[in-house]
Amino acid sequence: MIQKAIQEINRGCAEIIDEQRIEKLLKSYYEEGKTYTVKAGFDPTAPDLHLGHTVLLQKLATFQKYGARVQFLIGNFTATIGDPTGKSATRKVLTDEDIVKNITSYTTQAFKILDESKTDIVYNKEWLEALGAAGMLQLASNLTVARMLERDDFSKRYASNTPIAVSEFMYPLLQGYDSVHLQSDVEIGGTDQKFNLLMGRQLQKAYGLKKQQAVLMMPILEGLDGVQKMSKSLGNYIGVTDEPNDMFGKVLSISDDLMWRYYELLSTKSLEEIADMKEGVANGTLHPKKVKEELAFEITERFHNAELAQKAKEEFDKVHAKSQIPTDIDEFETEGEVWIAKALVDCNIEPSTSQARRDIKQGGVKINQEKVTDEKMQLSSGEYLLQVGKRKFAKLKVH
RNA sequence: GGUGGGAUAGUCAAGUGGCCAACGACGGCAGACUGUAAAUCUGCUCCCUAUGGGUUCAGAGGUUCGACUCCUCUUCCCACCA
Repeated sequence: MIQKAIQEINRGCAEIIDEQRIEKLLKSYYEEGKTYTVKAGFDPTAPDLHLGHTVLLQKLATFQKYGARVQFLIGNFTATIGDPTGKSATRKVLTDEDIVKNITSYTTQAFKILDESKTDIVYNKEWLEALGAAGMLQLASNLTVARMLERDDFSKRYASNTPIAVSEFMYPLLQGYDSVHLQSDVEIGGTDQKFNLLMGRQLQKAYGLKKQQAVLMMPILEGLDGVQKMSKSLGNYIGVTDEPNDMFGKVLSISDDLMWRYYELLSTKSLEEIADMKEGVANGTLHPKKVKEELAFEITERFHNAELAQKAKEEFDKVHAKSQIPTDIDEFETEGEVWIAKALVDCNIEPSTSQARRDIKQGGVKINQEKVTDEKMQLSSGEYLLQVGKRKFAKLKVH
């Protein structure tokens, strides 16, 4: 049992520091029923979760399955500083109201994965504010500048003359102090968090805790392009709140190679099952599309439900495999004769009449399934099915 | 506080008086192809009922027949020195 737990916990991990500690925690859980704590920090500035975030959440859920209580830490204090990994972006100061709103949306999304009854939501403002200037100085004395500069981000930025705010130096310290206050047994985070996570260990020792937290790092999930990390700003993400059809389609759009990566990090299928599928694809008995569809289904089901996932699958087949028309199409109405380009803009399927003309010239626009060739075409009264490319549809009623 | 450098389309980045709606790259869109919204190839990529017109190169003025390019001021960013 412990072996299986360790295997599942190890799955997809980039690095584990002090794995023995984790083994001991598991052992005392199975033998004495003792629970332990796993901490993970979240930034209240970004309430829109995407699958990249859920990698971490799923690992937390795995821990919960094996006896952990999750310390879901909201970094409402640290958010005001800005994590150094967040590059140079200056942070907007969030009002308390914003934060509350963000957190609510954050947690409702997170609880699709986490077991709420085994989760404690904690706010670091609570103890960090109480720390005061004296406490802050004491905290800072635990670290030398040379040590701080060892951190990859800092050394790179320092070498390339990119500015580093002194307050940014405080970030790892504060995050580490969170682990002291919470007496965390394990902390998990992304690989980019390594320095901060290790700081927790160092500080726990400095503040006299008997045991230091084990650290578990998850890799950064690649986005749909398979190269860059999944992020909203790069637009290569699958959002947790994406519509079922989008979600399903986006998963299917990833490359066959990337699919295995997603399986490892996002699927709840067992490692054996995945290995079997991999073999099936390799020796040609299993079609890769089939495997990808299964993944798409699993993910869509997780954030919506089985019924909607099934619908999304059918819809996808209909629209893409058989290039038929989707079921739900936005409908618009207008008075009098309209110019085709204008109509496309009005129906929100083209951004400007200039773009519309270009697409018509290239044969990318269809009305009632027929290619439009005349860019000056006028639509007189009647009902039309407008289409741009393969994916954008609209119904227009002209009176 | 001193000195120097910089700000160009979604992003990066060329352009140093007319040839500029502005090279190129990435991204995005469309077409072909495909099991796919992948890969690859091709075209397009400020706006406007358009072989033409309008508005752009941080902002405001100025020089000039003509400015992204020169001058002045303003704002913001960066580096070096203190």
